[in-house]
Amino acid sequence: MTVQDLDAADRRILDALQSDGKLSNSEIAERTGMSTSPCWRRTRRLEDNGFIQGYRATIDRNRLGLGVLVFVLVQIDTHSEAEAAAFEKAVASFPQVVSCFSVGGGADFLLQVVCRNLDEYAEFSMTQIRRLPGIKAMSSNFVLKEIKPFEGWPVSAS
Amino acid sequence: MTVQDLDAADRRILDALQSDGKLSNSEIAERTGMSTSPCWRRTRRLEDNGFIQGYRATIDRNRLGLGVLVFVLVQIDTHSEAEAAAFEKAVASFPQVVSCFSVGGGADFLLQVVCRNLDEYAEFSMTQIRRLPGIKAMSSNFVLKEIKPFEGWPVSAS
DNA sequence: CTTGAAACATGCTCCGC
DNA sequence: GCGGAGCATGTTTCAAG
Repeated sequence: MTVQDLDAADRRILDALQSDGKLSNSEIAERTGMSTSPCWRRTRRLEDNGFIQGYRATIDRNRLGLGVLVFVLVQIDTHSEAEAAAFEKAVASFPQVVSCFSVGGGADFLLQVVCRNLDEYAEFSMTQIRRLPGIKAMSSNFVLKEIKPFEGWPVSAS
Repeated sequence: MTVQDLDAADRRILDALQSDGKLSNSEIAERTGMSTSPCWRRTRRLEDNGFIQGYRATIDRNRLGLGVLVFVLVQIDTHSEAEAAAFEKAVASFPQVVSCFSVGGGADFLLQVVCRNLDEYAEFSMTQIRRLPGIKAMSSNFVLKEIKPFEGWPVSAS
């Protein structure tokens, strides 16, 4: 089952659950204009086929005391496979690194890092990230304002 | 109620719901080693006090046909408040832009953009983003590999 | 804080259309 | 494929120890 098999009703279900994962089947059915049985079957099919990977609570970062959010661009020296793999493994093990992507273009890796405050970030980036082997350059982009926080993928757009 | 009011039990609840938002109260109670009543009260308190902002289904981007994920760093010319506000408003209205942050450091804004393919991204970035008023520089970092996808904030760490 | 129970809503299956 | 009826399970609230 691929994206071509999704019809408008499937997309409405995905959209609804992406905005509120606690919707009951009857609520989804009502919102998407179908009755409960087909709605339930479709939702289950979307789950079984991996379109819906799971459900998560969204937690307020600032309430948790994680006031500092930084996007760190990292360039590594050598592009040897072993070194890249070591970097990836090390980086993924830090709880402060909440996401990490290998990127092409200006940099090699993009890390999303959270800390309680600037002191903690300075300490972490200098003693943990910076000291990983093969790091050539590092630039920290501190988040000043969340213009549009992530709330899901565009399901029905364009 | 602030972060200081969270004890270990609260953190375990947040951690559990962050990894699986569909856990039933009895399952959370079992996982966190308490009985159902206090567990239910604590969960409700975390929701009421905004620690838990909501629940969302996690959807597989690639299954949706959104194969291209790009982090775009944007520098704007003038830092006039009006121009920045116009940029923010315009950018937030694009469905392809799934998140946007104002950052300090190397760039001014960091955008997370998804498209079906490279052609669509080229078209979008050139005709929509690039043409916004006041853009000085733009660098596209294409995601090659997801090393560590975002799965929530560190709740109990450090 | 815990147990237990009652009322209610929901998830899920089955069957007929 | 759709929709409805029915049962089993889970949630939510409350009272008592």
